[in-house]
Amino acid sequence: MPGPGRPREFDRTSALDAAVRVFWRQGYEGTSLRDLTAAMGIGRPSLYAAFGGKEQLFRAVVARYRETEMAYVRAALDRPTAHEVAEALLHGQLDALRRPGLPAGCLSVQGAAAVSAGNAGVAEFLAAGRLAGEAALAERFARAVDEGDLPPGTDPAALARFLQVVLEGQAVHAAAGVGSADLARSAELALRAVPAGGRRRRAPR
Amino acid sequence: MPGPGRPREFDRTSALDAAVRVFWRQGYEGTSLRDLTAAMGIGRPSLYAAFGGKEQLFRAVVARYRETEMAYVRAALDRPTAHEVAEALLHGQLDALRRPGLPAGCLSVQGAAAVSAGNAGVAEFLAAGRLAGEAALAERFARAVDEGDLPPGTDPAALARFLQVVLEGQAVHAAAGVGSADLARSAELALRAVPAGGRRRRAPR
DNA sequence: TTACCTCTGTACCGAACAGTACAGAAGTTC
DNA sequence: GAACTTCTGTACTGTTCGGTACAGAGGTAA
Repeated sequence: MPGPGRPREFDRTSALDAAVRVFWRQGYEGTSLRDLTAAMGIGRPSLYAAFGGKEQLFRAVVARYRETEMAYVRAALDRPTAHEVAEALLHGQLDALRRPGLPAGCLSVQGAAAVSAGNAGVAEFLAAGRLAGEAALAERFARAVDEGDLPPGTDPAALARFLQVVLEGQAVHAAAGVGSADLARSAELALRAVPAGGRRRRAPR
Repeated sequence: MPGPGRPREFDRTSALDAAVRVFWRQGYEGTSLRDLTAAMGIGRPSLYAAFGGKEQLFRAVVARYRETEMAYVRAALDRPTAHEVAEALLHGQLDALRRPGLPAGCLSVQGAAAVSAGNAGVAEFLAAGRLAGEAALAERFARAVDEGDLPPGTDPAALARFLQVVLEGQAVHAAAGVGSADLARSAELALRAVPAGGRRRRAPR
């Protein structure tokens, strides 16, 4: 139901999805407003009216990316055991990387890896998001220790950090052009660091 | 021994080292010629005369970075066992990340993670370098299998990829501000994936 | 129809970008 | 000394950057 005034001629979400792909492929600083308006099919003033500017658009893009491309993360945390959580994360990422027609790698990792001084805030924003994901994972693993699902003595924070490091490394590797099949074999090695099934394995020391 | 003509007023290697730090912190596209000339203490024409331009300077910077900041890699490959190779790589990286006054993370990982279309070649150049490192590591692990140092049936390529993924992930994590002490605990978990000491462990499946 | 409101396209802003022409300075060789 | 060669600083090139002023188009509400 449009209010008064001329109605917007584009769909905000479709335009946002187009911006996701551009920022994903080219990073924050590698993307110009010309790239964005061309991909989104809108004029520059429309972009400013709808999203506020380049940086605000980027933040909206990251939020959208997390909702769509990283939906597997939320689902993974709900798995019943720590090992299944880790498995769902690693496999979910591999599935996400396998999708055709999308840029390689991960927007959150490569979107603002290193930036000029003026855009340091953007890099910090992405880094904080990744560390928040790690913290959520650590909390989940701490619960697993409480539940006896992970062996007592397990350091949940260290395990979460290890897993997050692997996920980030896989993203870097995927961006370099390595395919999901090859990444799956290294993911399998990583998965062994997470004790499986009740108390049948020894605790990591 | 200077030849004819006015002698250069700056030291090429010192200027290169200054450029390393700038590119390391801000990435390829995040670094402007103004940033470079200011840090290097030279004028723009001097930069062009000595290095050829921004991209050529960046390639020289990466070569210099590999020689200095990544010297531990070459040394690690000479260790007698696969486990020691992996340990030397992980610890060498941690030591490198611990050095004060230098930018966080790794130039090779974050220097051109995502770039505009016009600079795609720079990103490919860095990615190829990382994959070459992984290939060298795979070769080293294949030798370890031959020597009986790694259990028969071990996939050296997969193990090398895993380790490289972890190293890249640690670099991303370090760039986010995570300290070496915290990274060391995840490195320890990664190290367990590399069988140690003769045939005392089972082969990874 | 009239009044009002919001979006769209053009055209522009100052600033920064990578790269270079050119004149003069500072050395060497003869 | 003169001739030659190379480097340095200033000033400039055209282009692109993110962001915006403004006029007109396209709607709603009375």
